[in-house]
This record gives sequence, C-alpha cells and structure tokens, in this order.
Amino acid sequence: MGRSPCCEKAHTNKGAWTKEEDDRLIAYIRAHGEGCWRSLPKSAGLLRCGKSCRLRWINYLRPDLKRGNFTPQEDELIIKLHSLLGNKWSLIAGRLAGRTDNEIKNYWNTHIRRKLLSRGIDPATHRPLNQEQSELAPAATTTTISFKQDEDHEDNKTVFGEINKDSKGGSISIERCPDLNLELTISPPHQPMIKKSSSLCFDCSLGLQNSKDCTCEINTAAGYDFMDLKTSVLDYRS
DNA sequence: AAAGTTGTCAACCGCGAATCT
DNA sequence: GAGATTCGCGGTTGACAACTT
Repeated sequence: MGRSPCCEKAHTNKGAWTKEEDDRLIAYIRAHGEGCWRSLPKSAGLLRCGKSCRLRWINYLRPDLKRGNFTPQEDELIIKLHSLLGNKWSLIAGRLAGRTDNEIKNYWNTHIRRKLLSRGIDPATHRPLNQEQSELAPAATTTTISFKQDEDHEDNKTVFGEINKDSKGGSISIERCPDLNLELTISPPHQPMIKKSSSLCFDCSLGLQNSKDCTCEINTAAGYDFMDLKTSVLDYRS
C-alpha cells in the first residue's frame, strides 16, 4: 500500500525556526490548544509540516519547559532511570518536570555518557567497563524482567517475577542496577492507589530505601512506589 | 589570525503503534 | 477486518559555537 508522506514537502520550510514562526505557533496553540498537528500548520498559517510544529512546540516553546543546566540531582536521576528503562527517553522525560525527551537524549549523549565512561562505567550496561569482557560471556547477558500472575498470592497481584533473556513477548530489557528496588508490584484496579508521599528523601525517591544516606522515615518496601514507576513502567510494558 | 577539530543541540527522518474510516 | 491516516518515539544529522593548534 505504501506509506503516505507525513505532509506536503514541496511547500514547507525546513531548518531553524524564525521568531515569526514561533510567534505564530505559540499564538495558535494558545488560542486552540495542542493537537491535530497535521492540520495545524495550515490553520496557523505556517509553511511547516505538522511534525515539525509538534517538535518545535514540545521541545522548545512549551511554557512549562525548564531551560538551563541540569542539576546534579537530575543527572543522577537520569542515570538511575536509564539503568532501569534504557533509551526510553520519553519515559525518562516524564519523570523530570520541565525536561523533554530530546533534551535528555542530547544531554545523555553529550554529557552523561562521557561522565560514566570517565567513572569506568559502561553507559549502555551501567556496569564497570573492566567487567564487560568477562560478563559478556554467553550466559551472562542483559537481564530482562517480565510479569506473571502470582497464582499463589491470594489477592492475585501481578508481580515482578520472572527473569528472562528474551525481551519479546511482554517483557522488557532492563539493566542491572543492584541498588534500585525492582520489586515493583501492581494492584488490581479496584484497589486504591497508594499515595506517594511528598516527604521522601532523594534516595528513597530513587528506590534506594536501604541507602545509608536515606533521611526519611517512610521506608516500607511493600507500599513503595518508585517515582510512580510501579504503575507507569507497567503501563508502558502493557 | 586562520584553519582544523571537537562539542552541543535543534531539527529531521523513518518506523511502529494507535486511531480512524 | 483491512487499509489509510495520524501521532509519537528514538536514532541521526548538520549547523553553529567553542576550543586547540
């Protein structure tokens, strides 16, 4: 059948956006809201394709964007999340208010990768570089985790159980990160969501309940929700 | 000062998923 | 149910800036 082009390429601008184009896009979205990107350029009087408008808005013009340097806390959070999620930049961005997936991806490739390498850590696996050779032996590959229904459990919770090597069929590849709490659980719909405490220390917010640096008192593994990943990662996987 | 190299980041491209007809 | 359309994501590119020789 063939794929139709995302937009009419013949009469669209490409490359850097001008101030006027930005203003038009902002004004249009303020008046009409986001969405329907395909028809937006025409309606807004822009000679751009919808994709380009969407990207420009999301990555640069959105009013809630936090510009400026990443903080050390954000750095560490990105590293932790990357070790858990891999290159799922949009998911990682969802955990960093005001940051975009593109921004985090760029920051990872230009700063964090180098930072990890200088620490002797492989940015792809989050393991020490000198362990790579021995650990990449046939059996020792990326750890992947999938879900299964815990039939023994009386409330029939889905548990983070099986560890596979195959990332297909409902499981995702997840890198080893021993200090992260990966005992994520999901509750059946009728169960009320455990409210995330606002008073978690930074370590706990990363799932490091047993960290020596933990300064908060909410430390119960049972109800812990790592940055909402308990639900959002599961959502992603489903 | 000029040329070459490296780093940064906005923007593009292609693909798969989701949604619509 | 099948095909068409739209959206969103991740990888990559290229222009520009900063730095080095």
